[in-house]
Amino acid sequence: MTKQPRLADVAKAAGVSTATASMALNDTGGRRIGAETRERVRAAAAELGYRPNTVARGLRTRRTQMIGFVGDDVATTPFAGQMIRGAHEAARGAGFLLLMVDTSGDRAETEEAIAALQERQIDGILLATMYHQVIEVPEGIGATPHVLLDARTPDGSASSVVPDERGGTLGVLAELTGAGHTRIGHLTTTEDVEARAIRLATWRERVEANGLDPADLLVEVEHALTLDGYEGAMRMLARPDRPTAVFCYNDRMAMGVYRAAAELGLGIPGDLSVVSYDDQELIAPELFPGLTSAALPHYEMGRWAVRELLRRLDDPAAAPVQHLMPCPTARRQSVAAPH
Amino acid sequence: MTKQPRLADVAKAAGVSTATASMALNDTGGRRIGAETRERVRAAAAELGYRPNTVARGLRTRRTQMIGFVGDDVATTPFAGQMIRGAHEAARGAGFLLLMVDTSGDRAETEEAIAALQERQIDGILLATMYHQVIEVPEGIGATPHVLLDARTPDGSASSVVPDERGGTLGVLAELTGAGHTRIGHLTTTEDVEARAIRLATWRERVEANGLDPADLLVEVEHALTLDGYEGAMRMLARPDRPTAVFCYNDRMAMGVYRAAAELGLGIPGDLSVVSYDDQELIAPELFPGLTSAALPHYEMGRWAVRELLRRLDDPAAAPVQHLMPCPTARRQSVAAPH
DNA sequence: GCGGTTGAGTTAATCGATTAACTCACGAAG
DNA sequence: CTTCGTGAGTTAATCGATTAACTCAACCGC
Repeated sequence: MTKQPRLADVAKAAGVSTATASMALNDTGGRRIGAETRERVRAAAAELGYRPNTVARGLRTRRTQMIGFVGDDVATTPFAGQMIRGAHEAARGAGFLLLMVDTSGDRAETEEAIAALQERQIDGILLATMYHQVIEVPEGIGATPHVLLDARTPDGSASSVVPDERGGTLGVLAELTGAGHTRIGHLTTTEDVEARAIRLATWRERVEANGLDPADLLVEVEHALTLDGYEGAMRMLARPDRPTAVFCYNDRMAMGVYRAAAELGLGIPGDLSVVSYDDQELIAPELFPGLTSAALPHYEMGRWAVRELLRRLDDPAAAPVQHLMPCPTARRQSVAAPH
Repeated sequence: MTKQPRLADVAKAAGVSTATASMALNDTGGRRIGAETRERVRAAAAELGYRPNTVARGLRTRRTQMIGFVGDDVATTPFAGQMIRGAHEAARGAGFLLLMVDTSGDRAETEEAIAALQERQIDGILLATMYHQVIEVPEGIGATPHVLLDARTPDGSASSVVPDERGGTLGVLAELTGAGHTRIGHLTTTEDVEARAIRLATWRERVEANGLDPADLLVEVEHALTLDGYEGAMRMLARPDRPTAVFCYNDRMAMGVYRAAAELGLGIPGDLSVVSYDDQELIAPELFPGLTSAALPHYEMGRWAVRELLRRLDDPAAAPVQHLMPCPTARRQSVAAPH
């Protein structure tokens, strides 16, 4: 087991110059390499188990085949995984690898992360947030090609992909109206995030279209957590004119609704239909009965973002694109006709 | 906005050679650089906003300050995040970045991943599995320093860190015995994984120490999922001589136990105490009442693995270390005295 | 006054690829 | 018979750092 073979070793073994070896292996230099020579070089490389040193190559070509993935709190959210997996698969398919930096969302830390990535000459950067947000692109990014993931800029100056919250909301609401519900309540949070605003607005629009007053059907709680969801649901369901169905801001809140319904002796979906958003792996399918929920397409967004980034690497002048990724409805057993 | 400044630009601005500039900035070369010169170089670098090109540096020093993180199914498991975060933080603190590859556990794919990382001259590799396993180190790793994360080799030939399953099990069992329970059931799976074997053996030992027959108190189901857990729990709890407490292989199965208890009209913890393993963020604290569970120390294992890897980078001849990471008990409300 | 040491740099080689510019032989065109 | 183009390579510069080896002056002790 000696040292890793270098290109020079391959060239020597094949009896050619390193220039020829390089061109033969990379299929560059047009028609300058004879077919027989090319084969000889290839054979020598295979024989020696040659693997190019991409650091040396990167120095010359200014391309490292690495993409920086900057995420705020990559780790602590259960969504991150699918986003990373989607990005990773698309990248790997094109010969790229992901250099990850987790930042806890802090501005200075994000700038530092970008600088650290740029030092390593990454070819482009994915800026991911773990919840659909509107953000400003950090200054330090300079001319580095970048794409926003689960976030967008206020002015559409950068390519970005976010979930189609409106479409997803319409999808789960259609499950309810399709089953015959009109008195559809909404349980949401007061947190100021993009996702919450769109889901709320879309629900309101739907309820008004049914000729009902949203104010009678809306409950807002502080946090989008199980406990808050439980308390909110108790408030909403205790009233005699309670809605026949509830659309929850997210699955965790829906979990609270399930508990409240159980305590109030309301069967799901018999006495109350429930739909929600996020389709979290550990919640929606595990609840009983299974929760119908609009799925956040994290995997698909990750793939799209890398594809778009690769496109921008090929053509840095390409116009930025804002993409809305559909949120398909995961249909389960939490919806039935009202009685 | 011109090009990134190079070391040569800094040197010129400070009126010195690149050699001097390099030494001044890196504090290398011993006492050869005068204090005043050093300051002049530093000032010039700051002025120009100089950032070293780590690709060029890496070519020369054969160090890239990058660590490869190879994980099987990094994405699809909710644990991955904390492991990555722990590794990331330790790495970042030492000036390293993580180059991630997800492999779906396939052998050939893992070898390919390692090769792809080696091409990029990573300084070392973390081999992570998402469930505590015993694995063979892939051949291709050659002389690349490496540490196993949540996995270990059969022969202890590589450094590794895994959770102390025995300790964790003793911890949650102590919660039960401390509350006065002796008839403690165990609900587990038939899957052949390291974690399952240790948890089962430790429980068995404890039960036998109480003079009871484990066979009467054990229920095994096919998968470690909520539904299987529910069915297993129904079997265990339907019997008149049912245990007063149950230790579940993991949180998902415990979720099934909660449902079964509810259906059978058994209150937790009044009629039945429940403890479990994993302390999953979206389950254990969200169940009602909160589930007492032994926490898998993914964050700490990630940190430890990077630290150990850095140690091996400094001293490649260092003896491999096998580390057991404690699993602290997350105490919640699912345990009470039997009646 | 001479060899030796020290301090403060500089010069140039080096890491391992890619690629622009050059060479050289051969056949075809004019 | 020159000239030109073309196929098939080679030579050498280059990417941006690090670092071994060298220089050169000042000082020191004897």
